[in-house]
Amino acid sequence: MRDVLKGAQLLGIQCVADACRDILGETGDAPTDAVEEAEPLPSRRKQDRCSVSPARPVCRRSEDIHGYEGHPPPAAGVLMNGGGTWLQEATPIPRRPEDTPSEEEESGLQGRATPHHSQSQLADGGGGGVTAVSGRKRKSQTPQQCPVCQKIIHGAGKLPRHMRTHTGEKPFQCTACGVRFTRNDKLKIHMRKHTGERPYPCPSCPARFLHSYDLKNHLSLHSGDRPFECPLCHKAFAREDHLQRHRKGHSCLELRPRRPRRTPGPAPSSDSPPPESFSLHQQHAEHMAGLLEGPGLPLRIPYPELLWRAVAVAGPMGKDGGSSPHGGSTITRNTYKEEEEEEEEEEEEQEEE
DNA sequence: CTGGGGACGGGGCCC
DNA sequence: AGGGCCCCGTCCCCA
Ligand SMILES: [Zn+2]
Ligand SMILES: [Zn+2]
Ligand SMILES: [Zn+2]
Ligand SMILES: [Zn+2]
Repeated sequence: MRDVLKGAQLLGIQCVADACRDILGETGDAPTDAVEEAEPLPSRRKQDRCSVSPARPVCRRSEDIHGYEGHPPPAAGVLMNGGGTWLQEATPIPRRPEDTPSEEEESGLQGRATPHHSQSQLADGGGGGVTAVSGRKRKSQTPQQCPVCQKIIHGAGKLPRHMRTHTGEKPFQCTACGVRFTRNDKLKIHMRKHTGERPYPCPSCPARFLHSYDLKNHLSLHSGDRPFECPLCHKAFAREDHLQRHRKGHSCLELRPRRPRRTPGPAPSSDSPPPESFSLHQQHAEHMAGLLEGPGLPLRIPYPELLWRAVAVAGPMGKDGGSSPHGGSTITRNTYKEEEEEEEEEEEEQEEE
């Protein structure tokens, strides 16, 4: 165990070292002479992620961890296993042939869209949907289990990349500004800010973008699309994570305890609480009343060009260089879905976690 | 609040 | 097999 501790310190894997000290009954912060490179990254992310610090590596959701039910990770067992070469010890997860892969069924295969001619692929649902005729989606072969956090990592060469999330190592440095990255593809994206390269042109206007996601975002400007709709209150969002925030938080009208809301004057003659379905329909009607007044709301942005964020003009390292993985629209329009024909059944009981 | 920008990390495909 | 390259979901933070 001391050897493991020493190794963990050398590698700068704090959580393993902590676990070892835990087992050894030491509290000590023995001077870790190793890697000051892995200094506390000023990550703004919450620390409950699978990250360096905690003695017991914790992932944000239990399903992230394979067979990890709140016990401390079997650090000793795993690490001792290979007698020092545990990094290679990442055993391929034996796939039982009979099981339909239950745990982490990936939801969509992703088409490959090369920059410079990515219009068609990005035009709609992105990676989703298109089940190529070429056969079933190949399960990613050789899933491996991280010896530190027990997480299953799919993909042949992906474990080293994942391990860097524990060590904090950032091997890739920008030659122009010195910023370091944990992944080379992130460095490559970053370099576009220096070179001014904008590999993603809009097919219907001259705008060009740094990221495919910026283009996607821009395309939704053209279409005015808000694909993500709350099933309860029918508010529509341009970004999926905003919908999730809406659903988790208390901002969904339907989840609110039915605020008094200037109750309609003539109080019901007696104590007759409105039926359960009342609030939804009532509030929905309020939405519509409030938002539908006015002519036919054409939903098409007349001049999306005015909303470009892309600025073909902007030179290298222009202002924010912003780009983000969000489909989305910046236009303000009716955020409530038009009443489509179907009008989803309101009995769609959504189980909150 | 809400929308938007950015960071992070996983997965798929290909070489 | 390893890794480049890309797409994507999800989170945090800020205006
Ligand atoms: Zn891990
Ligand atoms: Zn740079
Ligand atoms: Zn355009
Ligand atoms: Zn809602």
